[in-house]
Order: sequence, then C-alpha cells, then structure tokens
Amino acid sequence: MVKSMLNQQTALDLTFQALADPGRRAMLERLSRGPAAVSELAQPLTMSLPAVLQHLNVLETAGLVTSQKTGRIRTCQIAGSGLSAAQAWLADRRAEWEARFDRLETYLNGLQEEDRNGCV
Amino acid sequence: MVKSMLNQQTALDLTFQALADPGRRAMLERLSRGPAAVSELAQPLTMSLPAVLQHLNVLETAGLVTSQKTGRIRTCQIAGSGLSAAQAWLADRRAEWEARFDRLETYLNGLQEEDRNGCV
DNA sequence: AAAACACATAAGTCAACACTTAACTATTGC
DNA sequence: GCAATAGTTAAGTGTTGACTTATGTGTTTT
Repeated sequence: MVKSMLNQQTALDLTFQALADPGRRAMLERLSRGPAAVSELAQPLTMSLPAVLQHLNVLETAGLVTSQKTGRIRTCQIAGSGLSAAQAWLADRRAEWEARFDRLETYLNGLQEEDRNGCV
Repeated sequence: MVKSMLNQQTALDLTFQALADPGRRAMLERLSRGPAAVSELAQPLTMSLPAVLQHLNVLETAGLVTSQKTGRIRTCQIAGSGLSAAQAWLADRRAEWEARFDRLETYLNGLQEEDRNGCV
C-alpha cells in the first residue's frame, strides 16, 4: 500500500510532466479524435521524427497513449484511463478548496447575522 | 484573439509544468485545506527555504497560488480558477475520446446486428 | 538597541529535457 | 531484388529545472 502510494505519486509526476509540453498535448488532441500513425502525429508538428518518437515515448511511459506496430506502421491511440488520475487529483483539490470556501461564506454570513442582531 | 490563444497555451504549459512536481503538489494540497505562511508550507518538505520560495514562485506564475505579505509573514492561498483551465483541458480530451468510443461501440453493435440478420 | 524571526536574493552546481543529425532496420511496392 | 517507406537507435548539444550555500532586508520581541 505504501509502495502503491509512492507509485501513484510518481505516476502523477509523469502524467503532469507529459501534459506540460504543447507538442505532446497536440498529439493527445489529435489522438482523442481517433488513432493515428506516428508520421500522422508528426505531420502538424515542426520537429524531426526522432523528436516525435521521444515525445511519444514520454506519453506512453506516462500511460497516456498506447501503440502497437503492424507491418511497418505503428498505430497510436489515447488511453482514457491515463487522463483520469490527473483529472481526479485536480477535482479533489478543487473540491477541498470549494468546501473551505463554502464554510468561510457560511461563517461570514453568520457574522453578518450577529451584526444584525446587535451582537459585538 | 490569436495572441490570447497563444497565451492560453502558454498558460497550460505553466500550469501542467507546475503540477508536475511532487513538492509543489504537496504545497497545493496543503493550501487547498486553507491559507498558510511560507514556513508553514516549507515545514513538511525536506528542502531549504529558498527552494520552497522558488517553487512558490512557479505556482504563482502559473496562477495556481496567490500570496500577500503583512509584516514579515507572507500568507499564501490556492487560486481555484488556476486549476480549472487544466481541468477543462483534460475534460475536453476525455469527452472527445469517450464520444469516439461510444460511436465505435454503436458501430460494432451495428455489425453484430447485421451479422444476426445474415448480412455479409 | 540587539537579537531573533520570516522571508528574499544571488550565484553556482548538477541533472534532466528537448531537440538535432547521422546511421540503421524492417516492410512494402514495383 | 531494389528502392522507397515508416519507423528506430545512438550520440551529441544547448537550455531549463531543482536544488544548494551565503548573504541581505525588513519586522517583531525583549
């Protein structure tokens, strides 16, 4: 369990790191609209093919993309599950923050109420 | 409009980059439970104070945290809006992916139907 | 006023990233 | 079989990132 927690933290590192690059995000955007070959992913990007391969590797290591090769063509697809860990982390933080925000609001409303009742 | 789009991409870069570090995520986790002073953020982390300040700077530049100084104490708080851009991007990708997945499923069901009807 | 506190800035180091070009390997089409 | 295609691997380079220590600046406390 301890190990899985550490792994999870590392997984989040890899995920957010992977998402931090605009080229990689562009690749993910393309893949979210359907599978694509490596050269298809490379086409809109202004970089060499080896560079694209390296980015692809980052995405695969992060579990955001899977690929398999048939013949001389490697077909890549997005891995929906990879995105959800990142999404969940963000949602958790927002939820906690908003809960705090709501409590603060309630507290302030309480103060206002006391004020109206002449309590100092 | 072009400029704002570029800025937004840069903003996502900064956001995901900021989220990629476990120390910074720890700081955000702490801040999602309420405001904190710099040394309070630093306390659980095994690094020097200047390092924490640098991380804090990254978080502020990414718009994930705000802070103001009163006296000799700088109080930091999470900026909920900063997280939402990242959340939105992830949600968009997932939505597109899931829509495609659903269409595929529908298509496969259609094939199965045809099969049952003896169509080849 | 002196000491302690809470942060801030500077400068330097070491590793990780994002590329590049060059050379190589397996398919596929002719 | 030979050439073109699609991807792969290796090695090198410049930049950025994550720290560090040393030193400096206001602000309280005593």
